[in-house]
Amino acid sequence: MYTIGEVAQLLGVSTHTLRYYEKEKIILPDRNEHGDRIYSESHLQWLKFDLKLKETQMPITKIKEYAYLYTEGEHTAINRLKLLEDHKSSIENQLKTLEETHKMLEHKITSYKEMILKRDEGVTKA
Amino acid sequence: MYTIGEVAQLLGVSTHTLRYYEKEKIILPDRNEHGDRIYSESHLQWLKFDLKLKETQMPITKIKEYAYLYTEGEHTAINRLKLLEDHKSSIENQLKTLEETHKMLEHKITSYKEMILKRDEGVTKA
DNA sequence: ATATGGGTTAGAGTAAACTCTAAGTCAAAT
DNA sequence: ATTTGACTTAGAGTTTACTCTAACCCATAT
Repeated sequence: MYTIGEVAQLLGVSTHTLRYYEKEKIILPDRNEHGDRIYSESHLQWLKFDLKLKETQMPITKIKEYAYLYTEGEHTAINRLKLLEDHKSSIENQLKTLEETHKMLEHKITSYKEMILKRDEGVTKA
Repeated sequence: MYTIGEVAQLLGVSTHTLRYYEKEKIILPDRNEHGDRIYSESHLQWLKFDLKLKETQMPITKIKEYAYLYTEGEHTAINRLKLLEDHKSSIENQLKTLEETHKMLEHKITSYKEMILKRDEGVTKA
C-alpha cells in the first residue's frame, strides 16, 4: 500500500500528475480513514502500464478510454482488445520509423567521423 | 525544383508548417523572380531528414540547433556529430521501450482473446 | 509549536508545435 | 473576369498534457 508521494517517487511522476490522472478517471485509488489516497499493488501495476502506453505515444484520451472501458466490465473486452491491437500496430509503425532513422544516423555519424578525421589530418600536416 | 505547395503535398505537411520552419530557420529555400519559394532536391532531402528526426521525438529546438550548426560551417562538425550521437542513443532507448511494450501488448492481447473465447463458449452452451 | 505531507476547489499558467486569420498584393491559368 | 496559388506582417488561437497557485483544512512526527 502506497501514499501518493510514494507512488510519485516510484513512478517518477509528480503528485500533481497523479491527481490529474485521477480527475481524468485514469486511476481511482482507495482512501484511508483520513481521506488520503491509498494505492494498492494493482493500482501501481495499472499506472505502470498506463505510463508505458504514454511512453509509446498513446494519447491520454485513448488511455482514458481504455480505463473507462475497464470500469464498464467484461462486455467491453472486445473494445479493449481492439484498442490494444490498434496500439500494437502503432508501435510496429514506430519501430519501423525508429529503425530506419537509426540506420540513417549510423551512416551520417560514420560520415561525420571520417570527415572530421580527414580534416584533422590535414591540419596536422599543415 | 518544387513550389511550397508541391513540397507540402510530397511531405504531408501544410504550407503553414513549411513557412513556420522557415521562420525558425530550419529550411531556407531559394526564391524565384517573383519571390516565390523554390525548394531544390537537396532542400527536400533536408526536410525529409528533419521530419524523420521529428518523428523520432527530437524537439524542434534541437532540429533548429542542428540546422544552425550546419549553416555555421565545417568547424561545427563535432557539435553536429555529438548531437546526432545523442539522438541515436535516444532512439535506442525508445526502441527498448517500444519492444518491451510490444511484448506486454502481445501478452495482454492473447489473454483478451482467450477470455473472450471462453466467455462466448459459455454463452453458446447456455 | 511547527514542519511535513496529506486533503479540497477552482482556475490560471506553461510549453511545444503548430494553425489560422486578417488584409492586402501579385501573376498565371481558364 | 475570376479562380488559384503564391506572397507579406503581425498576431491570435488551438491542442496536449501537464503544472502550479491560492487559500484553507487535518493529522503525524520532531
